[in-house]
Amino acid sequence: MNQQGQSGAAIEETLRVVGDRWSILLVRAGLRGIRRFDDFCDDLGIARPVLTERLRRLVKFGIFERVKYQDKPVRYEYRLTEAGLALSPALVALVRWSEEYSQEVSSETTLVHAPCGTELEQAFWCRSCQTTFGPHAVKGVGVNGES
Amino acid sequence: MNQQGQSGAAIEETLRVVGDRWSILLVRAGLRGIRRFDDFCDDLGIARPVLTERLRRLVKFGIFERVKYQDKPVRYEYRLTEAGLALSPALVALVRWSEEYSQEVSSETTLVHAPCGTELEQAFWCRSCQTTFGPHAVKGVGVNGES
DNA sequence: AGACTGAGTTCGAAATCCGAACTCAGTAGT
DNA sequence: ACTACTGAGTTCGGATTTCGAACTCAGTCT
Repeated sequence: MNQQGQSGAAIEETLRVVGDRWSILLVRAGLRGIRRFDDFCDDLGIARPVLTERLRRLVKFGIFERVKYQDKPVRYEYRLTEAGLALSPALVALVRWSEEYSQEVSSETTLVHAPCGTELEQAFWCRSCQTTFGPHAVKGVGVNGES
Repeated sequence: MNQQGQSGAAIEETLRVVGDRWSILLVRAGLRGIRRFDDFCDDLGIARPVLTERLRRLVKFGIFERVKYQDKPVRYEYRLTEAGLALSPALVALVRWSEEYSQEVSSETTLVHAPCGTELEQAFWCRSCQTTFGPHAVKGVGVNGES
C-alpha cells in the first residue's frame, strides 16, 4: 500500500489517532479548559454519539483521561494527559498556517539552502519555547540529509 | 456553537481544509515528491474517486496546483504550492508527537538546536529537488555548525 | 411530585468512503 | 491496422460513518 520510511509510518500512526475531523478540535477544546461532555458538545457542535466514540478512542490512545469528579451522581470529565498536551505544537503550527495562508496568500518568503545552493523552506520547533517558526522566520541555516 | 478567539477560528479554518483523513497525507506525499494521480493512489492506497475529490479541493484552497506537464496526451500533475509547503511545520510536529508518545513506532531521532541548546525539530524543503528532509534525515548531521 | 442535570445511548436518514470496472486520448509494438 | 498499454480520471453499488433528535438513567433541587 505504501512503503514510505519511518517518518511516513509515524505520521500515519498519528493520523490514525487524531486524523479525523474532530479529534484535534477536541484536544484544542481541552487545552482551552473544557472537560465535560456537554461542554465539548456545545462548544464544538459535535454530535453526541460521535463525541462519545471519539472521547473513548482518545482515552484509549492516552490523549485524554476519564476522571471521576463527583460521587453523588457519579460524573466523569475528560482531561488532557501529557501526551495530549504534547499535541499543542501541532495545533500551533496549524494555527500559524491558517493565519498566514488562509485567505490572502501573500508572503515573499525566500530562503537559501547553502549546501545545494537553492531556495528552501524550513520549519523549526523549539521544545523549550513550545513554539514553531514558520519558514519565513528562519534564515541562513544550512543542513542537509537524504530522504 | 463555539465562540473561541481568533486562534480557534483559525484552526477550524485550517481543519476545514486539511482536516480529513487524507489531505495531510496527500501533502506529505507531495513533500516526498509525488505528483501524479496514480502515484498518489498507489502510495497512499486512497480510493480513486476520493483522491479526485480531495485533490480538487486542495487545489481550490491553494495547497496544490494542477500543472500540465505534457501535451500530446494532455496530462496534469499536482504540485504543492507555497501554502502547501508551509504545512510542513505541522507535519513535523505530528511526526514528532508520534515518535514520542506513540507506543508502536520508536525512532531515536533526537535533534539539538544549537542556539538555544534544546531539542528541536526541523523540516527542510528544497525547491529544486521538490523534497523535504524529515528529522530522521537531519539527524546526526553535525554540519549545522553548532556546538 | 415535578423539573432539572449531566453523561451518555438509540434511532433512522443522509453523507462519505470503498474497490472494481469502465472511459477516453494518445503512444508503442508487431 | 490491430492490439496492448498509459495516465487521469468517472461510474457503479455496497459498506461505513456521521448526523440531529429524542430517549435513558441516577440523583438533586424546590
